[in-house]
Amino acid sequence: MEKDNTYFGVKEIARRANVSIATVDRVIHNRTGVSEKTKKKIIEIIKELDYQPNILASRLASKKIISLAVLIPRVSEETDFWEAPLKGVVRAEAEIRKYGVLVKTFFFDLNSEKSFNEQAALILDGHFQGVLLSPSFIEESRQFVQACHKHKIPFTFIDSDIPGQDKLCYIGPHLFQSGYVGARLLTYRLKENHKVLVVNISKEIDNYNYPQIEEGFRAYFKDHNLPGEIIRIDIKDTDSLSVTRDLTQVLHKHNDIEAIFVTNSRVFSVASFLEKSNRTDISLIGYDFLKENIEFLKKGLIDFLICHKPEEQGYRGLMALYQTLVLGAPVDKVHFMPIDIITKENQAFYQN
Amino acid sequence: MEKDNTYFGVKEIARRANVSIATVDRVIHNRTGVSEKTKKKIIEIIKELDYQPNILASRLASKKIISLAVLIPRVSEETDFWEAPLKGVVRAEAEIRKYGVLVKTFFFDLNSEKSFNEQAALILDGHFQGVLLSPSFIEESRQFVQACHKHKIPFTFIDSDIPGQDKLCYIGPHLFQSGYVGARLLTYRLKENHKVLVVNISKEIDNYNYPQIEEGFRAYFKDHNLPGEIIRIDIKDTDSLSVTRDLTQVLHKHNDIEAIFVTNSRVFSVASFLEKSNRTDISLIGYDFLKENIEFLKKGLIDFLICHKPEEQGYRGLMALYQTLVLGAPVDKVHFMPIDIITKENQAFYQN
DNA sequence: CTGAAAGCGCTTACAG
DNA sequence: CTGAAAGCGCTTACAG
Repeated sequence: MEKDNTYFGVKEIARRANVSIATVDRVIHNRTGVSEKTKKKIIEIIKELDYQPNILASRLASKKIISLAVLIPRVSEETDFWEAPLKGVVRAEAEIRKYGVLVKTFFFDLNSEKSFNEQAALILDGHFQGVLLSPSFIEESRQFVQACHKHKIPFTFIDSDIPGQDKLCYIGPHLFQSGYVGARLLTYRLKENHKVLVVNISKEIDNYNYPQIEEGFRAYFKDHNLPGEIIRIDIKDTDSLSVTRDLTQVLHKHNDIEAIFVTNSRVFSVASFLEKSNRTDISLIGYDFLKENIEFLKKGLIDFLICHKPEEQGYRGLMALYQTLVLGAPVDKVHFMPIDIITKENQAFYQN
Repeated sequence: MEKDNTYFGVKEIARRANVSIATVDRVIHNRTGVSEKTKKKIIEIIKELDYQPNILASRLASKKIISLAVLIPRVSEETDFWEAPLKGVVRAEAEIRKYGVLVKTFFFDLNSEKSFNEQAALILDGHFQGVLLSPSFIEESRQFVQACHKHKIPFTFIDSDIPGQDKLCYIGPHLFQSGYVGARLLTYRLKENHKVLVVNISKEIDNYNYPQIEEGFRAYFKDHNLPGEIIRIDIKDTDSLSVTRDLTQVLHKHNDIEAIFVTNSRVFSVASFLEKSNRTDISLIGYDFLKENIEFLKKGLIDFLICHKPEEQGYRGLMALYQTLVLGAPVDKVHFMPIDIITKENQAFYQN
């Protein structure tokens, strides 16, 4: 069983056009230095033969490296959520490095739009061929990817999506459905009055994630005609004192709240508050497989964690760029991550 | 920006071992004809250098073709569902042929376990390096893939899954959820008594798909505490006369049935029956984007079609084998297809 | 048991 | 504007 020889490559094109393969190569890559006449002839033959370049050979022969940029939040003291995607990025890089792909990671501060813009500008200056980013700041991200689009640099989103941009793909959760699942889980322990609290702890005001999660969350209650009330608060300062203050206030006002749903990974600060104020009667659900969260999960202060495989998001995001840029293979526009449910009982076996 | 030279290949291994690269190659591929001594030395160096073969180069240099087998049902007069996966297979083949991948498709008869076994035996004899199959017959498929497993031939399932086999991946619908969606859609037109009929038209008795879909279907009614009753019938003969006979009977016995859910693509034969017997008051839901089904969808006899991108299943199934065999890239164990909802209004834009 | 050499389909200086 | 030649990291006869 041998490869058949019905395949036509540059050699055959060169033969038919009566030129050298170097000239064929020039035409294929739209480089200058070919007379109009020969160029036209070669293009014709390429069409006639329906020539498909062998990307494997091209990559092997090329000395050019393909450089990719990654733009994600820096791991902060507040949350080490972004450790996981970074790990995935590093793993992907190790795999594709030998095919001439170089990855440079840029970090921005989740509390600073400015830092995002600065890093984005660096990427634009760096002449990268592909970008992986977390579009944490909507307006800033939009501007950045529009610049990418203008320079024909493919980009992929992870963790959250901004609809309507011409992205290569989005790899992350179906946020609405995730909120929906959250609501489902919350109802397990709901008793008579069905009064629940939705908490968003975040400095970022314009974040797509939160509204979509809350929407899904509310939709579940609505879909299932659950009685009761959904209170919600925004906690703009993420430090433990602010959280304590705001939660104390709302729980005082609504002393019949049965459950709390935290829309992001900062659920541990709520758990800490409940622990200190001895409110273990309140059930608690939140996001992400963080060390702090797992601790409270084990203690029984957090009932469920929902997780969207952040490491895999980083890994797949980069591999998607590799696939399209190096292998020329098609890539799904959207790749929704599973909505994993983690409990005290199964957390030990979870794969991020 | 050039590729760095920190990468060690066969050349460096050969240099360090004081042998030729041919000998290194022999060791890498576990071929005979190398003295134990040099073999040991080379293996040591490979480990030390953490040598990772360049699969691109390997594929390019190799004259061996990788041959893949596809085992799917033949397109029959009864249903042309399998046209779509086949189309996907053909498309994938065209893409990967130039990398030395050859695809051979084997067809079996959906009414004959024997034909499945015969084709499976041919594949086993054919020394293929990978297999894509629709495990339509559970026991037969199980035996076949166990033989594949024994010969270390990776295999992937499409359309339906058999849990617990050591498959490379499953690409197809989440059947339970699909039935769940079906039930949801069915309730749109449910009136007072909520009596519904579930119809399974199939000669295959042992099919994983049907029970899982029905389970999801029932789960929706249960989850939502819907009143009413779910009648179900199995129609073992797929010809139009048998369908007419069995449906007439059940609709006579239960004259207050409001809706019918058909668990596979044979919904057109139910639609045809309803049309002939003037029962347009009954709402109807079924599966798959077939020509016949679309006709009845347009006419309003079918309310919804659910579809799981069959062409993409064929395409992705083959590409998964390519990825693992040629590129050595990791593959998802499970890739659930979207549960697409097709109506009269949007069917024109549907992408299989 | 081992090695020299040709070649896979491209790309890339370099020379003219 | 064009071509000859070397090379990417492997594999494969072939010769010894």
